[in-house]
Amino acid sequence: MKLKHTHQLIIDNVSRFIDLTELEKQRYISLLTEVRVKKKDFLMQAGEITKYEYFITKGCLKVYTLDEDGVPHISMFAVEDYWTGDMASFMTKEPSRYFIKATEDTELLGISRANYNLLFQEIPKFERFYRILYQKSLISYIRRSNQGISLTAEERYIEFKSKYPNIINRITQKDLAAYIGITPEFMSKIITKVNRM
Amino acid sequence: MKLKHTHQLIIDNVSRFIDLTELEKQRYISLLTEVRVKKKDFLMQAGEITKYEYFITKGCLKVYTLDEDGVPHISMFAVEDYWTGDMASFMTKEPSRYFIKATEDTELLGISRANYNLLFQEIPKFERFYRILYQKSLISYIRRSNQGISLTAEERYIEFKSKYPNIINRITQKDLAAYIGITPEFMSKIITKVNRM
DNA sequence: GAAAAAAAATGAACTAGTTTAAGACTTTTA
DNA sequence: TAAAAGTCTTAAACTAGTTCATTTTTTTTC
Repeated sequence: MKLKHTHQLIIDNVSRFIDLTELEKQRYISLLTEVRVKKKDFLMQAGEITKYEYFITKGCLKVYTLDEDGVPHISMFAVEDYWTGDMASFMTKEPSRYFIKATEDTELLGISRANYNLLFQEIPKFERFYRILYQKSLISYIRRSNQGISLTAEERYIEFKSKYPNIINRITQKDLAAYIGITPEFMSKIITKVNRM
Repeated sequence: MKLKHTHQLIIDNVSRFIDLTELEKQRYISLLTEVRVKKKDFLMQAGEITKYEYFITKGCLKVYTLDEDGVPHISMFAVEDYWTGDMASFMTKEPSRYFIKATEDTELLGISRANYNLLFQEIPKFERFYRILYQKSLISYIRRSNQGISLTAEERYIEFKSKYPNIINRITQKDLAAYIGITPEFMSKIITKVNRM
């Protein structure tokens, strides 16, 4: 049976790690909720208790916190085929410290906490899917937190540019600075310098 | 049936997330290998392909990389009741970029790649265990990589001190500097300053 | 328990990245 | 399509953290 485009995308993503029967696919899809967020609108804000984890089918979002001085620190940009949300709040039911804001009109599929738990009961294979998904995310976070400490800002910029060429031209320089962990002014200097080389 | 002390520790750890029958416990234990590492010896070195993931029953290790200039960057200190290894190399079979060195005489339980995979086949509940374990690790890594960027070295030191009071007096100031991401000289200055306050 | 090796402290000169401020360029909105 | 708002650039003065060199203290080793 032919699936809707957005559903096909999420099934393809899941199928990278586990095999689902047609029935399981249908059941899985029935547990998802479609969400749309317009550019500049929030998918969620700090203080809220996260009710959903999301898969992005179209668009781009930035996930960030504000420090005591109100300075934003972006922890990730999420585009098509990425998973996003605040797992800490989703798991613990504590208020989130994150904002998630669309930088383009964005479409997502969300799974609620109740359905996430139901999923594991009904289709235990999903424990495996999430085990592998989290394992892979962990590997890339460990790598990133290591680089955050051992590389200079210029090196982190060059790294980001070569690793995410598809993301870099969809975001502002200011947001990139908030991700790299420097001021927009210094980001501007670095880009001028690197382009001159 | 009464278990050996070290086996009891790992079973207690696993039992925080899943319930095992006596038979499953016995089977799990049979898949583990006991390992001892003397202070200053390596559990593994960069260039090797990781064959095991480890659970620590006694002692302390540091997990680190060397950058191009040969400067060490410690990504974690692992003590009793922690899991350690290089998951990236364990998963991908690519050579590791990490060294793991004992800072005290250390005892561990290792699981080989073959047994790790066997475990999921024989006792699928372990998918759930690792799903939750990785999910929790991910939450704390995300938090750490965020702090690495938004806090000053002094704030990171104060944070570490209050979060890991049990670890801080088991490691050298030099190793702490390599973890915080600063030079030993600057670490020394910070400690003098913070103690004066 | 003395000698050697490693870790910690201190200080002066340096560099990567910040702050503040002002002007030029781009995008959004009415 | 003009005005407003936001983004980017440039530059000068500043600060957090580094580098290098030396001395003191602690730990390891035989």
